[in-house]
Amino acid sequence: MPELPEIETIKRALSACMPGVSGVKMEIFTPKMRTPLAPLLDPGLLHTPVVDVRRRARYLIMEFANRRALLMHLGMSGVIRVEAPRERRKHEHVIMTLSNGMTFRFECTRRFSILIPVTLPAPGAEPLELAGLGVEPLSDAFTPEYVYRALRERKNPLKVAVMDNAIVVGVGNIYATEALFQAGLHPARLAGSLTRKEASRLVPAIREVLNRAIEAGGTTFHDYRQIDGTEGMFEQELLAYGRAGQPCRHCGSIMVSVKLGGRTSVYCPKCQPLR
DNA sequence: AGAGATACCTGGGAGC
DNA sequence: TGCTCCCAGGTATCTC
Repeated sequence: MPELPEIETIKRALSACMPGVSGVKMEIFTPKMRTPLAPLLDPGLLHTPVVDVRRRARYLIMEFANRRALLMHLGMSGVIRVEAPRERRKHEHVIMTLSNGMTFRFECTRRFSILIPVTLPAPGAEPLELAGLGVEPLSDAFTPEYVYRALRERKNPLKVAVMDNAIVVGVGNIYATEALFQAGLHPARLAGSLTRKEASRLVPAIREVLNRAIEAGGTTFHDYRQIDGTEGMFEQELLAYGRAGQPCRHCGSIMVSVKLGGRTSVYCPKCQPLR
């Protein structure tokens, strides 16, 4: 699944090949993913060169010279490819033919992706659709003091708050589970009960888990559709996620599974006391 | 208003 | 073997 490190990798690849190129033909093959795809047929997206590709949270923004932009979220199975024209694959929903003869192809098996045209308030600006997103976890703004203040009034479970995009973006179920284990914090405890001292354990834990995932090659969890056969290395480093019923790698206690906010959480009852 | 639940979707795995 | 059922994931939207 594309996590924040993968999105960053895709952004860099698109930044290298898309600026200066324009679309000359847009084809859609599916009525909708998370949103209807018909708006992509807007002629304003064609015959205008791409000027920039950037990332915010897990969203990609591909900006055209006319202030229009493609706002993209890969959901959990989205794949972007820029390739020479070829036969369409089963789950390719959008294909944009480019002025340089290549094709921009958007594939998504589970159709959890978002792909919508937007108009930017100004060149280089963030789409209004993304207003309200929290801080980037790898930025300087993500500090223990920020987390402490953001969670202070929260009455939901700590793990649910950590996964809340209004607080910090890009921390999904896998990373939240791992970071809480690393910080020795119980996922179900009240978010508002987090102390400054605990926040100063949580913030570096989130950063470290994300950075380790990037170092491991950006692939966090093996996909059921291995294309090139290489498996991400990060899965081997998982200490909590997916390990319910197995012994804790720190103390040997049996790891426990609990459902929080509709998502499975795994924790060690000894290393992550509820307190 | 804030928090919890649910819908969206497909393929893989478990169980029969 | 083949069927059904459940689960995973992030986000928008609904309900309480």
